[in-house]
Amino acid sequence: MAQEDLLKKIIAHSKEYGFIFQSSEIYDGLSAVYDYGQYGAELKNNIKKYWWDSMVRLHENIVGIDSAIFMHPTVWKASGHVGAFNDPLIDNKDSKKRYRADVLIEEHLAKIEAKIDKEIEKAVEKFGASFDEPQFRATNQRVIANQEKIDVIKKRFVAALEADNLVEIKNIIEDCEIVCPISGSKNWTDVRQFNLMFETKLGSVTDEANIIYLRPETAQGIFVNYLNVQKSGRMKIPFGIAQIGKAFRNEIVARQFIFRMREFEQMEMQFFVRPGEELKWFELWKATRLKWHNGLGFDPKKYRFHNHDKLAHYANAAVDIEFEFPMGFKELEGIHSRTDFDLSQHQKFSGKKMQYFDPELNENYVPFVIETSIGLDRMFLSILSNAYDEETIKQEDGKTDQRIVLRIPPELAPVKLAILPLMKKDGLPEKATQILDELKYEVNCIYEEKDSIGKRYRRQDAIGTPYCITVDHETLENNTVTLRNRDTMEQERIPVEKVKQIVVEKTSMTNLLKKVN
RNA sequence: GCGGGAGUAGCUCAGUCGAUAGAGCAUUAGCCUUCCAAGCUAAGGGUCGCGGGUUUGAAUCCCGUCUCCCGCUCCA
Repeated sequence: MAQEDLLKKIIAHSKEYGFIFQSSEIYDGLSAVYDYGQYGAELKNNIKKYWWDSMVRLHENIVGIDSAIFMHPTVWKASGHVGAFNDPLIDNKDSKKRYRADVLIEEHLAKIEAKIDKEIEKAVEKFGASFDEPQFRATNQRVIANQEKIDVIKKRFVAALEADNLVEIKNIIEDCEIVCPISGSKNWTDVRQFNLMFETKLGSVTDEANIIYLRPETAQGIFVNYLNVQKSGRMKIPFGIAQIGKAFRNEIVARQFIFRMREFEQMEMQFFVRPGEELKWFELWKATRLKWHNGLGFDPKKYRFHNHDKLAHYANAAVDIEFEFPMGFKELEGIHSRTDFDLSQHQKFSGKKMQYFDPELNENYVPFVIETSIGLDRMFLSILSNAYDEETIKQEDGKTDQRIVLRIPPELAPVKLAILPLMKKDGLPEKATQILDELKYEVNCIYEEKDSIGKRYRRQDAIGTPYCITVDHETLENNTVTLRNRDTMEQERIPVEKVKQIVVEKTSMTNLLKKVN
């Protein structure tokens, strides 16, 4: 199957069978926002449980928190999000290229600067050892003229940035006659502000001073609670804090289904370690996280590491775990060695000591941090694209037949068991309901009596239900049912009393957790 | 934001030259058969994305607009 088609099919299938709906669909939808339906919500919860239990339950030194989405605005100044991600953007209408308006102006300034440098270079050659640069800068007419230009532009530019005056920024670009490097034209759009973070107002009275942000990452909720957790939990380094929660990014465009959404969910763990030991832990978490993915039993070739050559200013090592989505290998999880950047920043901005006293070393330090951060929605999509299968079946009479089956790992499947009376009469529905009433306390069950048995099996395949039991006349005689396996379509006859044991055993999260521990 | 494509029933789509809106599947009810979808009968379901214009008359022609898809752009 062509890969583009696969994504389309997954989107259609997700909608048809109640996994994912577009947000506000009856109002024409809301771009890049999606809702999880009845089976989607179940699957998502199971993924969360797999992650949470493997992190928090299986590691004595990792605890989980649930911090608020709203945080003090200074958090985002400290983290660098306020300064670094408010970019004024401008498009050239001819080349269709987009630029950061501030970068265009800075490059223009650099060009003038280069002219001055050239003058100085020439002068150095001319005057040799007796060259006096400050004096030359103060007297040379061309240098003075260019320096004046720079000063004037800089002054306007700084004032415009401070006042958030986008019109003035465009005026500067026009006045400087800055051209697009590709088209060479000055045919610019207006300057628009790109804000990564969603803003909202705290309090019922609208007031500029009360702007707060919807968090663009959950990590900061962990960092601001680092001291609370460390002290109240008497945590000793190395230790980790895990969290699952929503984050919000106002992307310019956000497409490819749930791969990039404006509102999304992250599963993050920040692991605090001794300075100098971070790279050892980085390697350990790389291996641990890949093992977690492979625990699901999908083709290992679908996962790969991608090393970051260009590191963010706060990181000294970074790697992505990429998954082969229908649209190619894309980031699924990031593992970053974040140094002591975040805690140090918060120490600086809050004035609170973020240091840890290490009794073994008998010294204080700001811990270094290894972060593992995985997109829950991306994880969901990776499971769907791994699981979606169109299978051609050869029937006994030689005809071929197609079935669509979601081969979701049984431990994560939204519904574990379907209970089906073979016929809607002769007391079979009553018997089936009886069984349902017992088993619904153990696993998520579905009861269905409509349509032929084959049709019902196929419907369960389509939502990935690993097991179906069918109640027939023999059940009434000897209390046995047929147990039908989703993947093999094979059936076996078993006593009703054994159903619980078999299904619980095959679908329990414990299976996965034991594999990855 | 730019370029291209699309929007008719829950889904997939047809709808001729402008004249009462169609099919298959799905849904609901009933009947029959009963262990791997597509048996029979009946029923329900449409502001033809939205708004305007031309016309006696618009799903169809014109203009605008919204949403989705693909590509570009952006992406810690």
